[in-house]
Amino acid sequence: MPDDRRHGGTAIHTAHEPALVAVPFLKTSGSGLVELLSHAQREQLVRAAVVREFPARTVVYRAGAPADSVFIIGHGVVKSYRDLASGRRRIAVFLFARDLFGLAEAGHYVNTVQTITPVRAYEIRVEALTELFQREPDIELQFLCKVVHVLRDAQHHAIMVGRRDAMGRLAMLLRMLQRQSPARGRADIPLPMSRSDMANYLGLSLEAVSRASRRLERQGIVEFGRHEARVVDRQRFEAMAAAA
Amino acid sequence: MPDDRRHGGTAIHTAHEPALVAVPFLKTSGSGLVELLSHAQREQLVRAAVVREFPARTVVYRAGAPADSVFIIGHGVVKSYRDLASGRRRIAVFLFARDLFGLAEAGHYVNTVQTITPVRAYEIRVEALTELFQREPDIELQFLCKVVHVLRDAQHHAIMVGRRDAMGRLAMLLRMLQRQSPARGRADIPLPMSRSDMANYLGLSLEAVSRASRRLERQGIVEFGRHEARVVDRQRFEAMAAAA
DNA sequence: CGATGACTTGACTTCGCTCAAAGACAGTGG
DNA sequence: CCACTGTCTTTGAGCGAAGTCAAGTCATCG
Repeated sequence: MPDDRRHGGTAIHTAHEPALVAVPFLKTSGSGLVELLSHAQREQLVRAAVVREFPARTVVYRAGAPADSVFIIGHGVVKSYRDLASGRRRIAVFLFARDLFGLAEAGHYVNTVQTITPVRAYEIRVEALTELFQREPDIELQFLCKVVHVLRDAQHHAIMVGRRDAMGRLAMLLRMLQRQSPARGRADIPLPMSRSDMANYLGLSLEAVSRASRRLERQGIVEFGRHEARVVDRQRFEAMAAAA
Repeated sequence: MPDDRRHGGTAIHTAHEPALVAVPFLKTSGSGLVELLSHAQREQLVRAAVVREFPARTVVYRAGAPADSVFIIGHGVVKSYRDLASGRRRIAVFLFARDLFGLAEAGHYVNTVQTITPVRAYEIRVEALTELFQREPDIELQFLCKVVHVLRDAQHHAIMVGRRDAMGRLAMLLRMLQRQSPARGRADIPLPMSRSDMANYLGLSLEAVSRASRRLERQGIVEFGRHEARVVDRQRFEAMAAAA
């Protein structure tokens, strides 16, 4: 149970950090992701938050536990998953810096959340958050915007999992990882999670993921290292991901 | 393009109607779905809304169209879907009375929405809604609550589509339809949509849905009519749906 | 350097998809 | 009132892709 409260040393981070990104609801000048919170809004959130640092592979909370807080990721990667009756594990979503998690159902978390890399997160108690929403409808609107964004991602996930071809599903995952990667546009894609995590996210077996990677490689579309991938033929890569 | 603005005659409806349901995220006394809006809040929404009536099979809006409004369903059933490059259609969600749709991305709708039955819907322009949110953070909170609920449903959908067995997926759909059906708990489940819609929702072929129905029937678990299903052996039905 | 865990590869099975055709149903017009 | 027609649904045969089981390889860390 790590419980490092930080202060002082994190002042530099907090200036930029309890941030949220999404493609907003309304028409925007830029086409893509947008920083949702103003400096002042981040300040207000910081005041309501506790900064926590988790080592890799730490369970932040388990499905079914009482849900007291929501979290915003400062940096790092986590997975949110459910273990099913069959013994299978389905990863609902991978979460990165400026993502939100901990949305509950009737006072209990629905998924288990576990870190993949070391993570810094801002924990905000729900009472504090709802009270803040009362005072600041603008902040509430940004959260709404973020949740709508996450909803679209979840629908996208359902489409991905619905595909029948393993290579296409894998390509869609890679594209998604590329989009949120810090250095967007570069051909290099970091793969912080294991093949097994990828399989659980894609609804494939571990072996199918492995075979699909090798096939993408043999066809000269993507090269794989253990913890990164590199798009070689962008044309065919996009075609593969889009074929749905 | 139906555009019946109603008034007077709909006074009886509007007293109960622009409603929203969800499982809220805070702890609740009752375990299940909750009516989110107070009478006063519904009144405020009505004032911002236009009542529209659509015949069955009407397209409400198409994916990619400029998103000016969100809609709350008064009664009826709609499907929200995307047509993929491959020619396949993936239904993201079926929506019923007291559901919300029209959440956009960067000013454009992401899915096409089409009625299955005749539908009465409350159309609210986004500017009016955001302005209302400014004045009434409580209403905004209820919308947030609803969207979080829809997000959970989408994650559930991804789990369902990820299953490999057609019978199990079908059972999960039936259970979902049963839960939101007006007469909950009854063994009878209305199936307003076609088999083809069910297939598009489940990520199966039409034929697979048909075969799965017949198998559930032969095993004495569910009986099917064209537009309703009836759970015969609830024990095994739940087992089938839960096996994931 | 040996051990543990992560990843790859191969052989076989299973389940859903495709193509094809026939059967049931509802609305239409004679 | 009933035959007709288009749509929706069921059923069958063959195929392909992913799952499972089982080894085998590679890397990392003590």
